[in-house]
Amino acid sequence: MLHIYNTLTNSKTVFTPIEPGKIRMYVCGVTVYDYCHIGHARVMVAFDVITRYLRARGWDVEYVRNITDVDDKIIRRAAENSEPVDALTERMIAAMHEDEDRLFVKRPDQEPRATAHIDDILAMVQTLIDKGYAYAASNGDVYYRVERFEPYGRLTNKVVEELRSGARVEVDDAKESPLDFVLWKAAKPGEVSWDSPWGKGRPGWHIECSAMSKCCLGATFDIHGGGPDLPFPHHENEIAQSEAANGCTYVNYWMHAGPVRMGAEKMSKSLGNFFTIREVLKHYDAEVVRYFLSSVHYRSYIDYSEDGLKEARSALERFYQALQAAGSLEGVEPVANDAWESRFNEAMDDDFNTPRALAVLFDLVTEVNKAAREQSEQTKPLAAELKRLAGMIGLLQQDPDAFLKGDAGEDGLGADAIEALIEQRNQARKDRDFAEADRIRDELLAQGIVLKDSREGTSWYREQS
RNA sequence: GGCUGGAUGGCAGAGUGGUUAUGCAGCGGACUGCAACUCCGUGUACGCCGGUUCGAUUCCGACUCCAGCCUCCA
Repeated sequence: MLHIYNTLTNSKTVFTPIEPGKIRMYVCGVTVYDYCHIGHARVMVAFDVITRYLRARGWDVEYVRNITDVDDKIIRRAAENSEPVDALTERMIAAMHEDEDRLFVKRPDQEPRATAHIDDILAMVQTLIDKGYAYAASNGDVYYRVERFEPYGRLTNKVVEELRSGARVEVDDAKESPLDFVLWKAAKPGEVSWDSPWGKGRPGWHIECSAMSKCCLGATFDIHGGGPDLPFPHHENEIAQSEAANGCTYVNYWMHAGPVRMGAEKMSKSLGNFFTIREVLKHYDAEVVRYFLSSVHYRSYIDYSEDGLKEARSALERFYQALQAAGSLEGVEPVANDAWESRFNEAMDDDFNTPRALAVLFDLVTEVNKAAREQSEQTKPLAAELKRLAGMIGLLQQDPDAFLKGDAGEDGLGADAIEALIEQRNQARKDRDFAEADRIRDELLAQGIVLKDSREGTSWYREQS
């Protein structure tokens, strides 16, 4: 039975869908003013793992992840670059898709953009005004009246009185209360804007998610996910908007990924201590990054480190070496109803415990290797099962040779040159000139190429540089 | 200060009221011309102090330390 940790209750509970067999899930996506960093990658990978697994278990998942394509940072960045806002956002969206594709992250079913849902947003703001939960201020902004929404703070256990006393002094005194947040922001001259009953402006950040999730999934849906910095205020505000406007429960299960840390601090844009996905992918195979992010439970923090990535590489080498040794799995029927499958599912059903699931795969790979050593005919079925289970969380789907041999890089040795040297070495071995054979092997090793002699011949793989 | 979560062997990281994952690294052995891969074997781990218990790393309480959020941030 599937259990999910719900931020709303701070506890792991049995998952019960609204509609049997169906899961409607909305995840907060990226504000597209810059390249995605490893923190973004974590959320993308985590929810990709989750949707892949749920679908593999037979759930019909409708996965929506939004794109915030208008906000202060975007407007500022576009101005700095002297380019139109939409040119910047289109560029960054394309880059994001490229990053995702490389990380084996499948696209969500829907990727709604804020600028394409202005009408939905305006309608919801109007409803909130009509119901007394929002007001148009003298400066042209529209604000949400936080203290009007009685359950405010329920998601993150905030007490409104304490928030008020701790609130920073607002420069902007157009608000009735410093806690109020903006639903519709009046445009300054020259800024991108849309017409509204309250004048030209653009949506506030929180309202887009309320409007778009309702549009894509309905007023109440099963799972809402996001990064570690979103529960407050973003998700708290979404609840306030949606429940006030729709008069019903917004979301049943709230899921939040943990932070990626650099040293002892969170990796974040504002601290400037981040690596973009594309920077990291220059040095590490994309699946290595994906594995690294999956090797820790999605709710825990994960420390970004070179050592961590290297270890991920070593772990994947073990898997792929076993698959490589097993040979082609085309048309091979995986072993069925095995203990590994049930242990794997049990781990994943327990709030998507990927480290535990990976441990099962390691037990299985040992079995594959044992079978291969004994030349058992179970080798291929076991290897096929390994690949099948790993595939449920989006791992081990590459060709083993492609993964192990990797790219030559800028000045690395090409495959042809390597094969030629191996040929020379094998001739030397045949002549029992082991000094020459070892010299060639050392020469290749200096280039990061490791050789493996076996009954079938010599294979090779490229070490992570 | 408030709200969440955490502290596990050299490192990473699960989990459990008693038999103590998994990976990486290390060590011993097998295999190999030698290696690599692989297999077998190997480790005085559970922050600190109390309590409950026949028994606690696991449950309860205090303490110390760490992180996230409380402001835009995944």
